[in-house]
Amino acid sequence: MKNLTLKQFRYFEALARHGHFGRAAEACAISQPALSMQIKALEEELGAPLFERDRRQVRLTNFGEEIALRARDILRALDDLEGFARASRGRLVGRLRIGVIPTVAPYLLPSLIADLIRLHGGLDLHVRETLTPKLVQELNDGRIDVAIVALPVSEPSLTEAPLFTEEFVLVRPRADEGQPVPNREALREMRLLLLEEGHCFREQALTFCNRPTHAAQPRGLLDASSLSTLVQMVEAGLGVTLIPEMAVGVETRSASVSIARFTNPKPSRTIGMVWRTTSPLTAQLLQMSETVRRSAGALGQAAAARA
Amino acid sequence: MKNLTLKQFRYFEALARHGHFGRAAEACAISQPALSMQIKALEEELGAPLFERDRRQVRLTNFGEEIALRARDILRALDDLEGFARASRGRLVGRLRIGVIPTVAPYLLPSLIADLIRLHGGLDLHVRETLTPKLVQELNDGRIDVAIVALPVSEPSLTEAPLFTEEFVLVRPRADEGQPVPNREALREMRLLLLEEGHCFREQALTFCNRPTHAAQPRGLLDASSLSTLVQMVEAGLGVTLIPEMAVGVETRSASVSIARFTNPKPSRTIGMVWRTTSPLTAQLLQMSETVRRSAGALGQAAAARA
DNA sequence: GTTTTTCATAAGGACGACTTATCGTCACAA
DNA sequence: TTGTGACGATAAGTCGTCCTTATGAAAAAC
Repeated sequence: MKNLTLKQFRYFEALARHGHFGRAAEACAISQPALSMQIKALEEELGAPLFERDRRQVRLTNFGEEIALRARDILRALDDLEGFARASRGRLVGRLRIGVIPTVAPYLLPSLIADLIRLHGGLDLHVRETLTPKLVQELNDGRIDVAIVALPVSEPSLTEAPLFTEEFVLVRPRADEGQPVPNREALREMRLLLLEEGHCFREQALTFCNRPTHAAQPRGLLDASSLSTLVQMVEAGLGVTLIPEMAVGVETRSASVSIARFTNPKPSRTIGMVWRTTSPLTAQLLQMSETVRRSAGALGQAAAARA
Repeated sequence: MKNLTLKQFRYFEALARHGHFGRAAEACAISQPALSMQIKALEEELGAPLFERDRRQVRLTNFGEEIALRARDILRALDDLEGFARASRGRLVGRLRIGVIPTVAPYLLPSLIADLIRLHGGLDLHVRETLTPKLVQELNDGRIDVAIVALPVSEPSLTEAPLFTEEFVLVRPRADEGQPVPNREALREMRLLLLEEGHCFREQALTFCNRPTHAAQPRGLLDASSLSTLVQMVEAGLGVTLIPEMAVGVETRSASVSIARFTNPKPSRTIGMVWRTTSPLTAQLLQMSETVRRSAGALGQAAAARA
């Protein structure tokens, strides 16, 4: 009973509809004997005649009628499946689980999500915000499909696609407005407020200052858990901090702080998408990276215009 | 896209469940390469990867998950279909369209229907009552599955199975009770009330009397459309009539008429089932004829006991 | 009686699916 | 670093399945 085939169902359906072996065979684009044999095989598999053959006509038996109903259901489900497959060719479909680091998420996600929904209607988007190492782990475990992090990640199993590079800007109290912009050495002497450990942005900031990234920080109690908190701490006069360009608009809009850009050398980070090299979404993710690159470019230009 | 096979769905489902080519292949009782090839073929047909292959695991893609849902639906429908086929092996199932002549229907149908329902629960029984020629036509057209008529029908395309033979009895006014039973010749001189033309029972009665069956009947206006009417006409003193043994119980219960049985020669008819020789229900109909034969036998004995 | 129609059967050939054997790659361990 | 094992992909060959054309059988139509 395990040798029923969809082909048999298709032939059967055709014969049921036409009531004539020759015409049904023609409709199936096969020869009449081929159809006869498949029908016979189907009847043997099912253990009962599906048709009553007569010189004058070929009629479904009761049994055949019931089987026809069920067979048509199956063929319809098959058509649906094929249609679904056709419709999802090369498109992002269903669930997309995306991970984003905290220093990117609040600034990139709104436009990113809007773009994705616009381009891939019906996409079931799951967003997860956490630190890079966790995202890498989750990528490797297949718990998320793609992550947006600072490059490089340098995981052999992952493919990286750079999206954009952005500078870090100095955030200092409004009172410092107009003061000369410190260079790296001067910055090292200032009270630099940082994110908690684990944030890649923390390490990048420290690296820019040429400070040991893993050395104990005496004022660890002041480490913030978000850029927003950092800016508020600056506003409160606790020190200065760095934030990425992308965050300037959101985080300094309503804060009385002063923004200054470094010159020579300029601190910066490259944000990129990463995914498992083996991911079948590779093509779509590459396309998606293009989209993000464009919309991030627009974002950057807007930020630059603001500055 | 027209080469999707149920086999591929079964393999696919197994791989989705096991997440491991080797074990899935084992579950399908095939070799691992065979499974690999079918999965590959399926992915090519659908135009998108179903699995993400990794050294560590084999995971469904989003696309694969959706396809898995639909494939499982199809496999489930297939199982149902197979189960239905298995369950209906050799049994009467679904609709059974049965035609019965009017001089049999009222007396046989109650017990026949009860028997059929008892033996083939869920049978969708359609009963049609009309004259023999129409029943034969409907049989040949496939509009009914079986008919119960007086034999012989002598249609080459139909198979006949006798059920029982029953005598005709004379029905005359109560006043005639105890009078000698007329023989055929005497009967010919009496006012014999008959059914309308077309009823085989009419022809059989006339044949018994040796009257021309197709000759114009001067008192055609008196022809009745049912045995019940005939008996009432006898009761009204319009003449005498013949009715089949089977009808005696029902038709004379509440009528003040007298019943007499002929002797030597006894008029009689043979009731039988007929169906298309090509009908796939042949086996079941034969079995059914056995059942009817038995229950009609009981009926006949009861009638004989009453007489 | 002959022809036509229609479905079943027969014989042969092409294609597809399965098998075993082997490869390539990564992970893990010495 | 270098085996070693696990795992999936690939290769080659065989066998079975399904299709084709040709033919048969039986009834209907002419």
